[in-house]
Amino acid sequence: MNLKQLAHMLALSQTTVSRALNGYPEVNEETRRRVMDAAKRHGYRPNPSARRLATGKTGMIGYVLPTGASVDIDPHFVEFLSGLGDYARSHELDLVLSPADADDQETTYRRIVANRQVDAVYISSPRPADRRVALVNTLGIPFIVHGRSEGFDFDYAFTDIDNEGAFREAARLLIQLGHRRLALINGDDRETFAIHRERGVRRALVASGLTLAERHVCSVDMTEENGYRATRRLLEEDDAPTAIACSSLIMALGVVRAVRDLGLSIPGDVSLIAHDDVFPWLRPENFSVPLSTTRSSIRLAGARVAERLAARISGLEEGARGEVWPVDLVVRGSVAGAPG
Amino acid sequence: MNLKQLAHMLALSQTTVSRALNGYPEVNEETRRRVMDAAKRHGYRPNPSARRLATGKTGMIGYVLPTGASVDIDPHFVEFLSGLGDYARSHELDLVLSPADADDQETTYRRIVANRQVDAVYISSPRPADRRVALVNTLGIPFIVHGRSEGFDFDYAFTDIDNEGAFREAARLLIQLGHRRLALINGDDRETFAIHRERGVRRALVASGLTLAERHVCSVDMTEENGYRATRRLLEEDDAPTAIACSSLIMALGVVRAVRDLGLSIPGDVSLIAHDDVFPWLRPENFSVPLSTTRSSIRLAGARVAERLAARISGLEEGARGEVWPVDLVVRGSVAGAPG
DNA sequence: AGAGTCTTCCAAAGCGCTTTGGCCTTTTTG
DNA sequence: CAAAAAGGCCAAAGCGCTTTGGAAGACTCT
Repeated sequence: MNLKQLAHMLALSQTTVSRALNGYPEVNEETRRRVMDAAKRHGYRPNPSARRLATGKTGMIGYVLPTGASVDIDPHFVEFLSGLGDYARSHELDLVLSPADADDQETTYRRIVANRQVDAVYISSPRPADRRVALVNTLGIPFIVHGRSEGFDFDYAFTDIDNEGAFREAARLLIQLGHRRLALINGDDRETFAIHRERGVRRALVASGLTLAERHVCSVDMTEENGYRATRRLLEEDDAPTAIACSSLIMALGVVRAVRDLGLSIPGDVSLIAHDDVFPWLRPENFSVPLSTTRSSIRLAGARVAERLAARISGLEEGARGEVWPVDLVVRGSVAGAPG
Repeated sequence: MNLKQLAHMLALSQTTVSRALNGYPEVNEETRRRVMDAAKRHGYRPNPSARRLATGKTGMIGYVLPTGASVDIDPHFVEFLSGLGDYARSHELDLVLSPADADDQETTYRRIVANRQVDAVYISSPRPADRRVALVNTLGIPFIVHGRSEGFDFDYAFTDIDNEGAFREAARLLIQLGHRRLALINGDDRETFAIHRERGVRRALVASGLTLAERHVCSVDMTEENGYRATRRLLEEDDAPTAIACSSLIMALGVVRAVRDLGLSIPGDVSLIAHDDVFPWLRPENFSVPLSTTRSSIRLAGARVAERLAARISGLEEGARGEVWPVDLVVRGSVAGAPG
């Protein structure tokens, strides 16, 4: 059932039927009702390919997925996706993932924009002066950055969490508990979120006349194994830190294992606070010693990004508004006063 | 730059240019070269929307993503996606995720097929007599099932691993080590993979004149917490099992924690084998006691599914061929002879 | 009553591609 | 050497929708 048939069946022109269906004003309400009714009854659904060709609108949002044999997709992605999908569903939006060589995403961005394959895109895990952000900005497609980039001569729309504030508060708590030597086990420090977290810890220390020793900050891919290795290295040196801030729950698993392997205990010998993106399958309260966390649901962020993308597509949202969400500090058993 | 312009510039008809570009035989090789050359030089890329409207081909594969506030996307998904994306990239295929109400995916399948939004779809985590499989089969769109469904009067194409064999071998090893009371901490037993795994354990036991007690098999969502709970329940009863097979590494984290909480040890008091889908961020050799596993890379499966979908789209693969991959049994420190 | 203004609808022109059916040439064949 | 076949190209008709530019009729003003 296509428009032509429907129009013929109603003894109307395609124009009128199209307009009636799309809510244009220049059609009699009575006629519109008839059309709507017939459309529903016959299960008419406009062919998206045709509509696309005519309007350029696709009803899809895009994400360029970096791939490659040695490229691992972050497990956070799936949670973000849950939120995004949940919102997108209610608005009949689909998400298209365009796989790209991790080292050459630009080609793919250009392709999806040139081909008008999607109405908007989002960018995640941005770095300072991220080229993707600059690119989509000049390409002129609506976009939202999940996280923040920095160092541009233009503004852009983003949704981020207050990573700096979160880690500042976490560090401050540890300092208040008497800790003087803090360590940070961070994610890839080329990414903005990691930079912000480090800054948060640094500022809290500086505010108390302390410093974050270079050798006490690790920047690694967020795997269990890396959490373990970093912790061993930290705790085996002289002047080992008495408290650790850690950028992910997965790494925290490794931290806990390392502490135990060294015959030490949490929080007796070392206090631990980790960032929790809220996974359904791994919860901080279920660690052998319940984990204190800075908590922010990445799923909610996904939903919010979808919401903003939808708003931009439909023209409801404009401008370069960035929003920064506060992060909860949840104190559980893994922190205590500094030993000794 | 569109076809018309390119044709005009070459003083050829659109027909000829189109045919030259698409490798049709009825065009002079010399002409074809000229066309190809000009196309490359001017960066001509056919508009996919237009091609789509004309041919019905989209260059996209689809996946219906169950969503909802209480629906969690499996973290395995992201690894599968890595493999799928990696293959798709090299073949200029995009993946479209269509979010659907988890309880009504049918509508979405019908929509994407009716609208010809994708050339093929894949289905994951199938259950016996899965309605999605029956549906896409009747809808007539090319598809591959990742995993297996059962109980249809038709055959279909799938790629699965030998879950039964894997768990049979795992159980057999444990039995050989003298274990008599095995337990299985399984995933959702409405899904085929879980059914197969349980069957594997059962068969191994039966082959040795033993049985799998009903109270020794748990079927739960694969979270750390559920692994913990199941293990506590199992080990706190009289006649507690001395060996556990576990369907996921994430649950195994909970198993390990529970064993430790009870003051027991692996493998001294209880042996453990888990299934490993091969995550980059959590590896069995890094458990406090290195974990024995049944191992099969879900990422490879993703790449294979993409490959088969591509083959089906281009007509290279036909028929209902199912393939079942063998699973490695990797023995590490978490298994030992039965205590006592 | 005639001019101007709405209201409501329509025919037709795109959007950019593929594909059908045919028309010239040139080559092969009996 | 005429007839048939093959090679190489083109004009035009879709694919199914949106949107432009009217046009016919009903209404309002002065």
